[in-house]
Amino acid sequence: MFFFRRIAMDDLIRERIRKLDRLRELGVDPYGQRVQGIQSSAAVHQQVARLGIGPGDRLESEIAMVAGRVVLLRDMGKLAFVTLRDRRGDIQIGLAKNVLQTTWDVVKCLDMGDVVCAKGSLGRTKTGEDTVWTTELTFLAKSLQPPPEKWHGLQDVDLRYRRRHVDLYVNPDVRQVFELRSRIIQAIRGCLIERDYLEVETPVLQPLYGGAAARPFTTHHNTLDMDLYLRISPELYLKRLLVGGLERVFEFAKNFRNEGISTKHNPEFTMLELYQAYGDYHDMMEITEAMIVAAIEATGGGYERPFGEETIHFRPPFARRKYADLLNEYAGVDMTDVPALRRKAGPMGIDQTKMDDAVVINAVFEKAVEPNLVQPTFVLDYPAPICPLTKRDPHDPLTALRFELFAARMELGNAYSELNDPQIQRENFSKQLRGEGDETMAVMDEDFVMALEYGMPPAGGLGLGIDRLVMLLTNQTSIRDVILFPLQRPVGK
RNA sequence: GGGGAUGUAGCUCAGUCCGGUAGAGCAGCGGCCUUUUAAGCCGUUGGUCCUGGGUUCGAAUCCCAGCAUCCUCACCA
Repeated sequence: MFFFRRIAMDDLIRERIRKLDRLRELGVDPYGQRVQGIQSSAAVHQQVARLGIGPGDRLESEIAMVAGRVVLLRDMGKLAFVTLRDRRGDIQIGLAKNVLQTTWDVVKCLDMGDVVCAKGSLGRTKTGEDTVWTTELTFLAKSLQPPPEKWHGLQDVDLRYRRRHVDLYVNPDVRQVFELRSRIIQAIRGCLIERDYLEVETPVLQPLYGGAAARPFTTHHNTLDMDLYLRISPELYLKRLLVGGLERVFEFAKNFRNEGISTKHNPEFTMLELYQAYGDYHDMMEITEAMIVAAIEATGGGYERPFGEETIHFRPPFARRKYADLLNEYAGVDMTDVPALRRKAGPMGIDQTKMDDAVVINAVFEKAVEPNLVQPTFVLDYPAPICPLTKRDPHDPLTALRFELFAARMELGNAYSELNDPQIQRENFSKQLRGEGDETMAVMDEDFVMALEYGMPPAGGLGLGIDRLVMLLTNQTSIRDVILFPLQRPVGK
């Protein structure tokens, strides 16, 4: 029954265990059972206001029950004020020795961080603080770990991520971000359901990876004795569903890319992908704006959002700019003038000698244009060779019917008029562009091409980076602050 | 992978430039306290100064290497 994980147990923990033992001596279960009839802190505040309870008043007839974590504790010997935190906010409970009598010994076992339930009459103190004057105190969970400093909270970024469970209850702003994240996702889902889209799930474990240019994670299935990849994109499976006639599908897809980590990149991230049969990338622009409007409305605060040093204006329609025009504007080069582009590339630190033309063009674009795209902008019509999954412009085979959405210098979304010609698709898969890194090459997926051979309707398809959208709408400049548990190295011994 | 910054008590941080007994606040413990708001007052416990080497009579402090985190660049259609 007793086992000690720590040889040298911390004094603070030992003290808490002493109180835990004391509670048991007093016949109190430190880890209580289900409780019914709990009111939220916010509901109690509303009730006090509605009843017009004034400073110094107490209504014995109004019984309230609240539960939460002890985040502040002010003990004055025979009277104590304790601040409980629940998911709606904070509420103060008052504990008086002459009321609780023998239970007072239990109060003396209270520590910061404990989870308790308090039942009692509603009141407001002289200083105007809404208070539950407690007649019954129930322990729900004794906290054995000492909480962070009560005023500064948990600041150490590393510790915040490693102990997100602590971060969340100590720093209310953090919880707020993740509540907003949930609302954003719900709003987008609602927007798509309303448009008769079907939410689906496709494999994370894939025998071949595709749908993006990225290095995959590899894994292995024992029983089948086969190597598998964690998906870098759900694209090729969602398109199979278009072949199958589902016509409008979407997936909030966790993708995995075995690449660099930065404030804008986490190895696993969430991307919304959606496909609409009989549509094209113009439909995707319209639906992108609609989803972002829904997300804006769901989070409140209007169309102008602070983000770091910038203010982003999200009122649609967003700017629509041709890729070639932007390249001309910011790099001063015509997209068709490859020698000029190559001359530009060198001074920009791009090693263009090993790159195919289209790769050079895009490298220059990324370097010269993207840092200027602060306000939401659809960049239209990409060089065809870097778009193996995109339909070509029927009037200009060098142009792909694709847009990327940028905001705050980040790529937020990516959409195509989807390529549905299996012969062109097979050809694109077999083209090896130089300069893109061997492991990120599009991999020939015969099974997918064969699916196209059954006939896929023309369609618009869109990928929208959910983490980055949440960053923009919650003013978090690091992706780790919108992902509950960002990947970190384990702490070394 | 390159560059910069940070790492000291459970937490938030001083101390490092200029080497000489390890500091504060909060938390904890003991005492006083029935209307507090980061409660207050008195007393007090608590340290692998990230790790390992080196220089030195002496290193949290200087040097070297490593580890972790953050920022930035590169990479990432």
